[in-house]
Amino acid sequence: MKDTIIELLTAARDSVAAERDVPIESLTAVEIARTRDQQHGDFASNLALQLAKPLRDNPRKIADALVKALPASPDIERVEVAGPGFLNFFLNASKSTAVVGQILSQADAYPELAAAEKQRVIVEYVSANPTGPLHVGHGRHAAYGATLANLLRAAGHDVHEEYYVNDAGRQMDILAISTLVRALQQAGHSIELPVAGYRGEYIRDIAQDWLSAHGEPQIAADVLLEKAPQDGDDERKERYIDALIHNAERALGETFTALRTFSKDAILNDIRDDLAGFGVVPDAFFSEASLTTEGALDTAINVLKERDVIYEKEGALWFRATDFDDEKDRVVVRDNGKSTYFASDIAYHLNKRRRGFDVLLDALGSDHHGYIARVRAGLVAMGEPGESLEVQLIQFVSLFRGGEKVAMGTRSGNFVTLRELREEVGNDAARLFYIMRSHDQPLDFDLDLAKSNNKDNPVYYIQYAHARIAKIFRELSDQSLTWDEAAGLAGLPQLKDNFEIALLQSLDRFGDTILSAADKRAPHVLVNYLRDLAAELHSYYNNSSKILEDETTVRNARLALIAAVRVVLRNGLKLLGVSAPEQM
RNA sequence: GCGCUCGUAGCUCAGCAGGAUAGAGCACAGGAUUCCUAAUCCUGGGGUCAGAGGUUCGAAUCCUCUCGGGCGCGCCA
Repeated sequence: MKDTIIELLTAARDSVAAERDVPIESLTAVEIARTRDQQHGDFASNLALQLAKPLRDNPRKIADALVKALPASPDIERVEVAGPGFLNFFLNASKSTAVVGQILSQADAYPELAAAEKQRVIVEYVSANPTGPLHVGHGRHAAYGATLANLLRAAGHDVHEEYYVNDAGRQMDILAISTLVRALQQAGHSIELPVAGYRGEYIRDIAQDWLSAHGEPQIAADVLLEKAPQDGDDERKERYIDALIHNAERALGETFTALRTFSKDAILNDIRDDLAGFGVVPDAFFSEASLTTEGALDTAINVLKERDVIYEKEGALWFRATDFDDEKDRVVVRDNGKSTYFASDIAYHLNKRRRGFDVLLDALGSDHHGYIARVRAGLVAMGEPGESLEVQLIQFVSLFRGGEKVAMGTRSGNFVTLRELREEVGNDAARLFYIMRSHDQPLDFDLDLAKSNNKDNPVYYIQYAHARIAKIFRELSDQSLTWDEAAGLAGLPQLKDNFEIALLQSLDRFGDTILSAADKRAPHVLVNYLRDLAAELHSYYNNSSKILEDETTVRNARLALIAAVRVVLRNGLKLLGVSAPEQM
């Protein structure tokens, strides 16, 4: 419909311009948008305002001329000039109600959208280090990433969801040492957990499981502590734990490796399980360690070498990032021969490109913004387009209970886990609350509100609209009435109530809303849409005459309308990962 | 210090590929149910869109500066 109006308007524009001897090439393209206000019709154009300058005339007069020059169309009931010179298009009733038929026939598959340009997109999200359970901050990443992937898929793209597992490097050693010390403690040895170790209770559980499965690790406390400096703050605690790792590796050999894997797997399984319980199931968990074993890391470094953007300094290998818009050069291989996290990062992103993805979409914590420039620099240096990397930064989450901010600190292990949150407020509320605000805005998560069963809670508000419609259909059969869908569709143009017109227009915006939300990477846009649609449904229900009207033509048409609303609510909620209950 | 990001109603936030009178929820005040769930609806007050310039027919939206918050600036991951 949009295209039709643009065609008509372009014709009108050209004829008005020709009359006044103004070259058509100098004019901007015709734009048209859906209106926000029902009084402004279905579509509006600002064409007359834009033509004011080139035509050197008052926009209202130009608007009148455009209307006169506009070719007639059976789809358009009338065109009005309004405000400073807007052209408002009012569609024929049969045209504006056609969407209901489409919704009902496509049902669960509605809307079947085709992307203007179909892309292969890899969405990387959560990617929390496997050193502890997910906390409430990760929950926002999970909800955001999964919903965004749904939206992109609905918008017609090929989407792959991936969780990057940081299972390489020193933190895995620290994890293994933490488990080892806890296991020794539980076996009766007197040894303190290093200050820099992981202090959460979950480590004790993993240690217990290790003891049951493999027995006590054969290392004496004095061997473990050999030559270790005193534990303490800052630098000292790092040197202390490094000494322990060194000793454990030497004394235990493969057992230490096994401890590392055992601990990591335990945590990763827990994370996977937690996410699945939250309805978040990435297509793959990509191991950082596999970059080394599968050769991707060497590949990336070789590509950088071939392209001559690597140099050696003070025993380390540096990437000349400053040549690619980064603020400083970056080390890729340290003087101890180990590669850096940054090296893994660019190797991983190169790997994504080599797997054929057009768009590398990363959802990262806002504290990672410094990484964007350097990873992009790496991609460009390796001959990949810098625009292929797109990073969405997600702001932090604060929990509020009873109006008070819930204190959280990762250091102490004193954080609220995602699992606890889900158990407290339920998956539906958690999913919706996480994404109902723009992801680039810090989120205050109100636990009391999320648990409440009233209109203050947007989850219930939207779900109730869906349940309310389901109830009307149950009522229909209770009254031994039937719904003639075909007759209802045919009768739709007879619905003239403002609430009905508003619902029809909102239904028609669903597809565009999905496209726009996907395009802007902004799931909250869909939440707002569903909330508005629910509000219109509730308004209709309370202010209009009964839907189950005695007169059959009107009743059939109204039922067709709300049946379509139900489909859109259900499909919309599904994209958000929220259930659509039949009854509440 | 440099960089990124944010600043909209008492509170929490939408709106920001420029458009018509800046919206919603909460809170506050008042009202609606013999009738499809009152988990709902209706009415009302409330704004220097942080501030100042600029671009434009038109700026909360784009540009510059100032002020104020958050975050980042390791051969850590």
